[in-house]
Amino acid sequence: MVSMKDIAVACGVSVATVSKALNDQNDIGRKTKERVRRMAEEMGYFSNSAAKMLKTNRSYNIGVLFAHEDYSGLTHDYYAAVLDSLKRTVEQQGYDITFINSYQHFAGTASYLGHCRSRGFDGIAIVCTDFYSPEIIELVRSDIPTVTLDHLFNDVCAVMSNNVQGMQDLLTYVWEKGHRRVAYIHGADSSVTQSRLASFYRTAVQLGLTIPDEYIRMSPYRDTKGAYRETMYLLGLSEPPTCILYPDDFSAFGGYNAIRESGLKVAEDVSVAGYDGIRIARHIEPTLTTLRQDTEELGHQVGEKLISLIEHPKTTLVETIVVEGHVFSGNSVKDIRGKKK
Amino acid sequence: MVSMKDIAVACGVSVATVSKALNDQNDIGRKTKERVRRMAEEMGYFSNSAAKMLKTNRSYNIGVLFAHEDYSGLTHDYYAAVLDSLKRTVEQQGYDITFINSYQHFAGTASYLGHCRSRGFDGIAIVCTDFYSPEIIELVRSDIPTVTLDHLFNDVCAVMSNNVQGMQDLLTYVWEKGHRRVAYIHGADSSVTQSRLASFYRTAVQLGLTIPDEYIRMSPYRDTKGAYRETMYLLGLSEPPTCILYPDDFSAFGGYNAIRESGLKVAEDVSVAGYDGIRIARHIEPTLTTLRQDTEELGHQVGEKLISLIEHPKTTLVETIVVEGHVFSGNSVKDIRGKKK
DNA sequence: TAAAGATACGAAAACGATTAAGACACAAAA
DNA sequence: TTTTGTGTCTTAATCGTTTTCGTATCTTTA
Repeated sequence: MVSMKDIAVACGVSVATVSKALNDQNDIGRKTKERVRRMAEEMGYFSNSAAKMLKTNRSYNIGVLFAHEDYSGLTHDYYAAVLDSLKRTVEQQGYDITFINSYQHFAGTASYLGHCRSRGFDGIAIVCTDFYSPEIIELVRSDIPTVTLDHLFNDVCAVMSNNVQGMQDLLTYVWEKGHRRVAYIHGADSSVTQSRLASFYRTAVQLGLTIPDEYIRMSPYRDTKGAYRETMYLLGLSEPPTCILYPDDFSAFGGYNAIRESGLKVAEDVSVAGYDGIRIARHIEPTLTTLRQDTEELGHQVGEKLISLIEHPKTTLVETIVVEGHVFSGNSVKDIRGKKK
Repeated sequence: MVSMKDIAVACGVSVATVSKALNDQNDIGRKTKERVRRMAEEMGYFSNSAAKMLKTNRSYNIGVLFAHEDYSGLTHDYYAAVLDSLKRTVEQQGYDITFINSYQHFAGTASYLGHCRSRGFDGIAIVCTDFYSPEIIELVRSDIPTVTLDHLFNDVCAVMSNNVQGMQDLLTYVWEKGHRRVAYIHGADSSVTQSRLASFYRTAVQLGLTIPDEYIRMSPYRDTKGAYRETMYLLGLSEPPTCILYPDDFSAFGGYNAIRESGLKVAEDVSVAGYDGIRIARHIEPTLTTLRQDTEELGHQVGEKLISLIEHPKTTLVETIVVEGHVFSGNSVKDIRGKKK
């Protein structure tokens, strides 16, 4: 590997001069700078990030926590899309992305924080994990700039998809289509679930909807079988709903199956709405009406905020950035106005 | 940050002793080792990977190229699943994963190779990219241990999903179900496409199937609209196929749409088979018959091979590891034996 | 013309680890 | 007793940068 020393020798200058020339410091002459740079190019020089990091305490590397097994990691459409956007955002500004884990064999103790300290991440993004584990708490309480996605900690920057507004928009949407008997299969308990559920109830009240208790069901996120079962339950009620909301798009397809198996037709007989707006949802008939979360913007905001936190720690305020989603109007919710019984 | 020096002072020994104690070298006394370790733990010491890397020329970091925009990066089910498996595999052995890009602002020239040199990756995995770009060629021609997925370079280790066997199994499967008029919508040109197409033809010959030219169509991967169009074309033929194979599961759903829109029923009237075995395919009715690629094994093999290449460069042979997939038998291919005209 | 200010470059000390080689004490063997 | 060996620890060089401070040369200005 060719180092600055080699370039220095080749150019007949000192290492200091090479360093300054390559970093475009202004106490180096124009001609010298050019000479050094040309030589560096010619000799195939690449800066040694480890050495640079050792000296400057800056790694230009961002740790991403993306780990919880239940969430099936990278294969989760929503999180993967956010990560993809985050990746593009930070890379364009010269940062790399490294996954955080706690296997690290050369950290003293194996822990997320240990891993981060060891690698010297400039900042960390907590995208998908169990936010209640002690390891995570330890991590966010550290002095490393941190941004979380869809979860709120005190004094930690967060980017949140607006679940309150989202659920309100979605419920209002189906209400406007004439639906008055709306069921909601919500996901397993989490802050996201809480927000949506609370918003569902509040919006229902505002719209003058009465929601029987048996219309509120639970099924884990992305569990088509569970959603299938709950849908069957709902369809078996003496007064079944005309529209069912699901925790996510995956689950909504479980609903499709249950409805069809009951000899009914999606939309025609029972309307369905999902949540997330994953790609496939737009490509399956009937196309799914769903609240599409803006993964592009979410990832971008996480990246921007994090870099701002890293580069301007004093002037960047600790805040929660809320990103709006919007209803994607598919064919799975039937307009039943006028046909009301 | 507490360093070895701090521990050395606190323990009244030299830095060298601390280093050796923590690295479990055998020229340090048992008692000293314990004392040093306890102190390290107590003081919250974490090794500085940059310093270690500078000295040892080992980063315990693996670069992953996962970049091509057309392939939509991380949101591609197949590649994301492979990456997830790769990630778990290498992390358990103490390696980290960092994405390779070419934005790097502190490399001399911005290039993939420059980025890798700069970061000092111990090895690189090329998972998803345009294998024909000069930048990639430059990368695989370097001396950095490399493993590619689903693409073959000379003298470079590769892990390949067995597309030849896969297509053979799939075609044989539908043949055994009685299908004799089988169309194949293949993906855009690539080595993977080539393999499958060649295998399709060869298998057809072996089975004594005659495939009319108009049964072979092209539609880009993961393009439901394109698949929809080609399906419409096929259904409009004077003698339409009884079964259609698609480039991937996503496309297959485009086929579902076309079939239904033509007033026909999937499976009942026209059989459909996908390729990949993405999660959602098992959860939509009729469940998709598809060649399920073993993403878990693929990622695992990439990781194992890469680490072997890194840790035993002499004894690891340059080879191509082939991973088998298997037909997932869904409900989208109807058994029409006996009903043959 | 001499003092003061710019400009361009270099010397050397860090950053935090690893590691070869040496030193010292003590036990075992000659 | 001397030699050899063994176990434990230290010294010091080194990895490739950055950065502070110093110095030499050249311009300006009074």
